[in-house]
Amino acid sequence: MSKIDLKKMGLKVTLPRLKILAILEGNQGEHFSAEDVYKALLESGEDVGLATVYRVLTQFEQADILNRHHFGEGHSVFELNQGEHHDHILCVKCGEVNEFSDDVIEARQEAIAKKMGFEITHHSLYLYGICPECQKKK
Amino acid sequence: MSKIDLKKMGLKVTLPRLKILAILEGNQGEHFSAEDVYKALLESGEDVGLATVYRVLTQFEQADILNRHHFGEGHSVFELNQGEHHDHILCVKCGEVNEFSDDVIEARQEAIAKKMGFEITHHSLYLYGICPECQKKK
DNA sequence: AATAATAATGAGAAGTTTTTTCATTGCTTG
DNA sequence: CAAGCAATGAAAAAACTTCTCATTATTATT
Repeated sequence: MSKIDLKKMGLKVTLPRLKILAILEGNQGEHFSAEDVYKALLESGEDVGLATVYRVLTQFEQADILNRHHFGEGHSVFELNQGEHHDHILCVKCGEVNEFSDDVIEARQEAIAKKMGFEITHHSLYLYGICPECQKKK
Repeated sequence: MSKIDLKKMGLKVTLPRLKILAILEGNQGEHFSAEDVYKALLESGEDVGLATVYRVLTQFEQADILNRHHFGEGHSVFELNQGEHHDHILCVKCGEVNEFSDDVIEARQEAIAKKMGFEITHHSLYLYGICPECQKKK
């Protein structure tokens, strides 16, 4: 199934790509930096170069297999594209990432774009705050 | 007036800081990268180091004089904090940046955070799309 | 105004993240 | 299974930002 995706996108089915896909599919819902993926590969004994990881992640993003996020830590993170869109809420203390989606906000964004004459291609919404756990610890 | 701000924040009133403030105040509504500010300084004949620009921009951000944004171009951009909050809508073709604000979205964000038990500290919302001008050119 | 204390600066080195280059290797299609 | 071409790894380089440290400027106090 993964194989089919890659071929359709004009990407050859190579070991590095399959290994990277496996890591992401085995940790759905988590967010990986390129470095994270690289380390995970090393830990499972795979010999893949960091440059390849960057290349493949970018290709997967373009192929709509992954979504790229900028959480503001100075590097990109990626997650499997699971079909339905969602936004993120992050804890500034512990770094925990939660997902949410809200139809009212989505609709409102469309309305705003329309009013301003824009054709929306995508958007990014991040809420930053202190999670319940970290509030207790205070 | 600018002088007062700086002193209040425990920042000495230095030439580099005043020059940087002047550039930002002279171009309200525009978004500057550190490099942009640096170039603007050079063009007006000021001899300020790039390291100082980065330092000062960060200090101004902490002093709430500036807001920092990550538009996804790989570097931070800054704008004067003009009091009332707004979000941004960007053209992916020409890079134009427009502002908007929407009370419904703001309220919804608060509601979502509350429901998830988060105390919100800040948020970032960027809409990306094709602006009216670029749609015509297509 | 001069001074002492301290913060700020500029230049360059260094740190991070990401991209590029290029010789080699590996897929894939016929 | 061979030819053609894409993909890879390693290292260099690029892009952005921070740090170090000797020097200079600002400030509060004489």
